Amino acid sequence: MTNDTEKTDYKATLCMPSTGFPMRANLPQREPEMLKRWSEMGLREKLIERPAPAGDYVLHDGPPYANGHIHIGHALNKILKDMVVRHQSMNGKRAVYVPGWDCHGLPIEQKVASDLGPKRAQMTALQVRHKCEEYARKWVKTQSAEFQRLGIGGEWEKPYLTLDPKVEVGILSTLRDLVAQGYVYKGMKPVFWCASCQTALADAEVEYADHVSASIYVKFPLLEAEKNPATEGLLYPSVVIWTTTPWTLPANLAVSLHPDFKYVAIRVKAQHSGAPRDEDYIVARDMVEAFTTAAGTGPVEIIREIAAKDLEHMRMAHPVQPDRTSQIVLGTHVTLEQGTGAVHTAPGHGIEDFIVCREYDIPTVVPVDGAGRFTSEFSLMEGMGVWEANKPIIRYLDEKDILVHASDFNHSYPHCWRCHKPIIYRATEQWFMNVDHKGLREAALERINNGIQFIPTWGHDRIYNMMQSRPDWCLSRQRVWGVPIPAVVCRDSGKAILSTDIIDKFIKVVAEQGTNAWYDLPVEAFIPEDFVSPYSGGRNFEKEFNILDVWFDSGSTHIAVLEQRPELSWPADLYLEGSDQHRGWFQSSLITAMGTRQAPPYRAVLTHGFVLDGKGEAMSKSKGNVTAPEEIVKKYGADVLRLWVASEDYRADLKMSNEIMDRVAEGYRRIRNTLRYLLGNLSDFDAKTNAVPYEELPEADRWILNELYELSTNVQRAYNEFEFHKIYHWLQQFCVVQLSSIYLDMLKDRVYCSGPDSPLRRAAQTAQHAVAHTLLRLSAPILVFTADEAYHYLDSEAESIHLAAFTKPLEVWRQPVLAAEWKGLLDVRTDVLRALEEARQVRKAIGQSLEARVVVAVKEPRLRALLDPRQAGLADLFITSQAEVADEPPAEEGICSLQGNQVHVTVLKAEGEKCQRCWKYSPSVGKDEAHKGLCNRCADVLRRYY
RNA sequence: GGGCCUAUAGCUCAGUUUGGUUAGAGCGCGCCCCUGAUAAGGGCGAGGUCGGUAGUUCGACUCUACCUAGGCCCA
Repeated sequence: MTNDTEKTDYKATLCMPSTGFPMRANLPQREPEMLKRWSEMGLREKLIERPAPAGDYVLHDGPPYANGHIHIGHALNKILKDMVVRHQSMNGKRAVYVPGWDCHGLPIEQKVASDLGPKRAQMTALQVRHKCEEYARKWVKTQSAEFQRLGIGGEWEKPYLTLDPKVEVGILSTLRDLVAQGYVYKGMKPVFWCASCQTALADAEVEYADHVSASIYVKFPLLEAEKNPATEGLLYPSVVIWTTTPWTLPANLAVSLHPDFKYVAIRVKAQHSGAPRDEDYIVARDMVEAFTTAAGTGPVEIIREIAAKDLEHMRMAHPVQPDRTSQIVLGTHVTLEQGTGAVHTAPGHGIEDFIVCREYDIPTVVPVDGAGRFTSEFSLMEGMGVWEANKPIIRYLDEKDILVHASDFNHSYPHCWRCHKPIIYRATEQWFMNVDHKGLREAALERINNGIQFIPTWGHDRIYNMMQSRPDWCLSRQRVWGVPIPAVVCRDSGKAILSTDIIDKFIKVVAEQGTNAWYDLPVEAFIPEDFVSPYSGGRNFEKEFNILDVWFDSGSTHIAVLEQRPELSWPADLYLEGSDQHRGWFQSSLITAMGTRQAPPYRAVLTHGFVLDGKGEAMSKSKGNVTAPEEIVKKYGADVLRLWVASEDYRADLKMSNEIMDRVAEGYRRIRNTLRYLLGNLSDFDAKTNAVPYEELPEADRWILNELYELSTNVQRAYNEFEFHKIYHWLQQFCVVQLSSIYLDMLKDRVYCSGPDSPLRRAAQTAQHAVAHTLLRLSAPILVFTADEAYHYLDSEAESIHLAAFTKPLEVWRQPVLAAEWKGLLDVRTDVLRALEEARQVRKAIGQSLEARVVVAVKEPRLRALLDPRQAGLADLFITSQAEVADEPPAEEGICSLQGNQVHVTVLKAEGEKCQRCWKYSPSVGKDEAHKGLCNRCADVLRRYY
C-alpha cells in the first residue's frame, strides 16, 4: 500500500490540538516570572479596587515569629489562608489579607544577645532594643519573600509588625482598657531565678545538669493532736516530709497530702534529747516501705490508717521558724514516686506549692532576696546565701530532733544557661490579668458555646476546656525587647502604680517616638501634670522596667490592626491557625477582646494539624526528617506544594514524604495535561461566533455539561465548607475519568475529523470551552500560577484569572434524567471494554478498538430502552467502528464473546476497509471516486472544507 | 498523669450521621494497546482480617469499653 504518504497528507486535514501552553510546567522557573507580571500589572490594586458586591471578608493573620526561615508549617498555614482568601475573592467579596509579624520577645532577644557575646554586658537596654529591631526586620523581609514565592497574595508592601509604633499604640490601648476596668493587678508568682545573674529566667533559658543536693526527711510535729479523733492517742505524732532543698524550709507554710491517698501512722523508735522513745510518723501507706528503708528507721508497726481529709487544716510546729506554724492542705500534685506522700510546701519557691496555697488563702512568703540571700523574714540566718544555708539548717533540724534522716542526692537540676550555676525558684512580683474579673471567664465560655463557629467542631471542646481551667494571665516579663508596661513606683510608699492616666500619656509619646521612649525619657515625661500618687499624694516616681508578654502583643492585634486599618474591620470573619493556638493566639485574643469589647474577635476559628513525616512522626532536626518548603518549591514548584496542601485533610495532621510529593506531582501533571488538551482543542474557537446553542448539542456534550454542573456545585460547596481535600480529589477525578477516559476520548473523532467549522466539532468545542473556563476558575485558588498561565491561552485578552469570579453553573446543564441514563450506558460500556480487552490481550486479534465491531445482546426492557434509541451513537461511545444491539448474540462466532454484568458482548472484526483519514473501518471506504481510501464521511468533509 | 485529635489498599482520600447485600475512587504497581494529547493518551488486572482486643447485637468498618501507635496542648 502507499499508505505512508497518503497518511501524512490526510493528517493535514485533521483538526489536531494546538496550543502554546507547555506540557512541561517548569514551575520553579515560570512561577517567579508570573509573580513579576502580577506585580507589574498591579493585580493587588485591581483586586482591591474592583467592586465587591458580596461585601468584605476579613481573615486576620496570626503573626508568625520574625525569626528564621519559614518552615513547612508556615507554608501550610499561609497556603490555607490564601486559598480561603482567594475563594472569597472569587465569590465576589473584597478580601484584603494583611500579613503580620510578631517581632518582640525572648527568642529574638536571646539570639541577639548570643550574637553580641560579651559586648552585650556593656550595652544599654536601648542599644539592645535597636539591635533586636534590626534583627526582626531582617527576618520579616526574608520571610515575606519566602511567603510571596508560594503565591500568597496579600498586602506585602504594608504588613503589620508588632514593633511598629502604630501597632504598639494599639497594644497599649488594649492594656489601658483592661486597666481602666480593673482587670490588671500586681501579684506574686514563682519564676526561675538566677541568684548569680540576679534575674528571672524564662523556661527556654534553663538547662538541666547533674547536681548533688541534700536529701532530708523532716518531722512536722502535729499540734493539738488530741483534739482530732484521727490523731488522738498517737505518740508524739508528726507528719514526715522529704525534700532536696533544705533552704526552702524557712519559706514553708504547709504540708500537702493527696486527697485520694491512704495515710498511716507508723510507730518508730526515735531519739529525743539523746534518749530513745516511741513516736508515731504519718506517711502515705504506699510509701512506708520506701521511707523506712531510705531513712533507716528499722522495723515499724502500722498503728492506724488515716484519711488525708481528716488531717486537713491541722497545725504543725514549724521546723525552722519558731514563731510560726505550718498547716496540712490537700493537693493532687502530690505523687508517690519519691518521698513520703507528704510534701513540704513553700509557695514562694514552687509553682505547685503556690497554686495549692492560693486555694487555701495562704500568703506567699519569700525570705530570699534577688541575690539568693535570706532576708529578715528568716532572721536566724539573715544575709546567708541559700546554698551555704543548707548545712546549718540540717544541723538545726537535727538539734531540734526533727531530722529523721539526711543524705546526699544526685539528680538533674535546673541551671542558668548563661552562668551555669544552679538556679532557684522564687516568687516575684508580676502584673496579672484577672480572667475572672467582671465574669470574663464565664462570658468567654458562653461565647465559645454560642456564636463562634469552630472548624473542625472539636475546636470548641478544646478551647472550652482550656478556658475553663486557665489561671490568671501573667502579663509582665523582666526583659528588654517588648512593649514596656508603663508602670511606675511611688518612691514614698514603695508601691507600684499602673494608671490609665500614665498609660494615656505614654501612648501619646509612643505614637510619635515608639516605645523606646520609655527607656529614653525621664519618668516625668509620662506623668500628667496633676497626677499624684494615690498612696502618698506625692509626685516622687520611678519607672518600672517590665515588658508585656508577647502573647499580649499578638493577642491585641485585633484591636491594633483590625480596628486601625480602614480596609479591615472588627471582628474578623476568620482566624486560621494550627491547633496549638487554642492555648495561644485564639485564647489570648479572645481574652483581650472579651475584656475590652465584650465580644469575641472572630466569627469563626479554623484549625489545622501539624506536618509530620511519611511515618506520621513529628519533624525535628534531631531526627533529620525535616522538609523545608524551599526544597519542595525548588524541586516541584509552589503550585505542587499548594496542591499537596489541598490534597491532605488538614483537620488531622498532614504527612509529607517523597512518595507523597511524587503522587501529588503526578496529580498535578494530569490536571495540567488535561487543561492543555482542552486548550489545544479550543485554539480556533471563538465563543461569540462559534458557540452552539445548548438545545443543539449532541447528548455526549450535554452529559459532560451535567457532570460539570455537579463538579462546580460540589466544589463551590466544598470551598464554602473549607474542605479542600475533597476539591483536589474531585478535580483530579474529573480530569482523569469524566474527561480523559470517557468524554475527550470519545470526542476525538468529532473534533479531529468532522471538519474545522462543522456543527459537530463546534458543539464539542462549546462544551469544552465551558469545561475549561469552569475548571480554571475552580482550581484558581489552589493552582494560582498554573490556572492563570492556562487562562491566557484560553482568553488572551483577559488580565488574570484571579480577577475572574466563580460562576454559577447554568441550570440547563443540570440533567438528572440524562445523567442516570448515561450511568446505565457507561455500565454497558464497561462490559464492552472488558470484551475488547480480551480480544486484544488474549486473542491478539485487535489493537485499536476501531478494528472491532461489537454486538451487544440483551433483552431486559430497561436496558433496551436505553440502548435502542442510541444505536447510531454506540460506536462512538465504545470507540469501535460499528456497534449494534440485538436480542441474542449473533450466530457467527467472532473474535470473542463475554457475558458482562449488564449485557452479553460479542466482538467481531470491523466491517469494511480502514479509512485512511479517520481510521475507522467502513463498508463505504473505496466507494468514493475522488477519495478511494476514505469513508464517505471523510470524503464529504474533504469536499466541504478543503 | 490530664484535655483534644488521628488510625480504611504501597500513597492521598470517600464511605460510617439514622449499625445490614461482594468496603469505593484516583494515583502508584503488573500486563496490554495506541503512536493523530506522544517526556502524552487508552484498556484490563492484582492489592484491604477497615490499628488491636473484648463487648452490645440476629448482624459492626460503622455503637461501647479497654489497649497500641502517633500528633498538639498542658502537668
